Amino acid sequence: MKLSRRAEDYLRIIYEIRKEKGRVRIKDIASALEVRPPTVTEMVDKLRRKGLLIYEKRGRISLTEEGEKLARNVKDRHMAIVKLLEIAGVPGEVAKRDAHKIEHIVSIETIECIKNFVRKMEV
Amino acid sequence: MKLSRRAEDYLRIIYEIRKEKGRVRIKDIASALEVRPPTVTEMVDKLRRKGLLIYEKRGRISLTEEGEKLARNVKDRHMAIVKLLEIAGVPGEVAKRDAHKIEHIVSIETIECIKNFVRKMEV
DNA sequence: AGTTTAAGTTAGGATACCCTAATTAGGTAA
DNA sequence: TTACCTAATTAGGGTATCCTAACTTAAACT
Repeated sequence: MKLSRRAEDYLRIIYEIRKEKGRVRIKDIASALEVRPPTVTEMVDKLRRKGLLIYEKRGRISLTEEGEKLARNVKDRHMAIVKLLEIAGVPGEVAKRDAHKIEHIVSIETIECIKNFVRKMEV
Repeated sequence: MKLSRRAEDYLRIIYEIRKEKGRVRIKDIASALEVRPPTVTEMVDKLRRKGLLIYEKRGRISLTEEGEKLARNVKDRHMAIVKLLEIAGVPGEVAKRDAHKIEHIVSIETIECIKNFVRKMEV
């Protein structure tokens, strides 16, 4: 499933809010991504139609198995990138911020290399 | 001057074509960026209005001083990222490809750190 | 010069994301 | 229960980037 960067952001944020707060609300997603609620409603509906989450109007939002898998994958990429940037001397906060942007665009190949590299450096 | 990622791509490509071929044509930009000529015409006009390049319909394209400065800056970021990825074991071609995507989105702060890191590793 | 071809432009649309303003639904408090 | 408040939705737009089809211009060939 090929998703837009933005769709990935929404999935990841939903996944994170779910872990933190249990219940995921439209307005939480909106504030986390710094967009307005109608924008979220729209994207949530799009993700729902793709079968990545379950949602009924004004109800609860939960990721489907596939949605969660994708969200985890985004997070996984994120962690690898943060570590690489930290190894390069980028301060933690900055690394996290930039990693959120990079995580959507790097190839699987690159991510795998980075993961290996990070693993080696950690030992 | 705050440019979109895409605008930066166009600037960089124009700069590169100029170095390689001397003359920059709409269709060269189009094929380099994998878009259609009308799309290029449109963006070139936008960059012209911003004072980043000089162009008259069906004439030659050349970057202004400011446009070239920006293009160089993009390239500079690019090189630093390629090197970092290569240090992480990413094969050259893949590194280049991904760097083109990353170069637009990382912060100046991160780029500076990466440059330092790369410099250290090279010695 | 006259014709053909390639390059570039114009016109008209599509899509992805985002917004504000106004409306509706759901839950809470009096 | 009624009134109210907040969350969410709908309606109607906007911008950036891209496209195809049709037209124009300029260059190249005969």
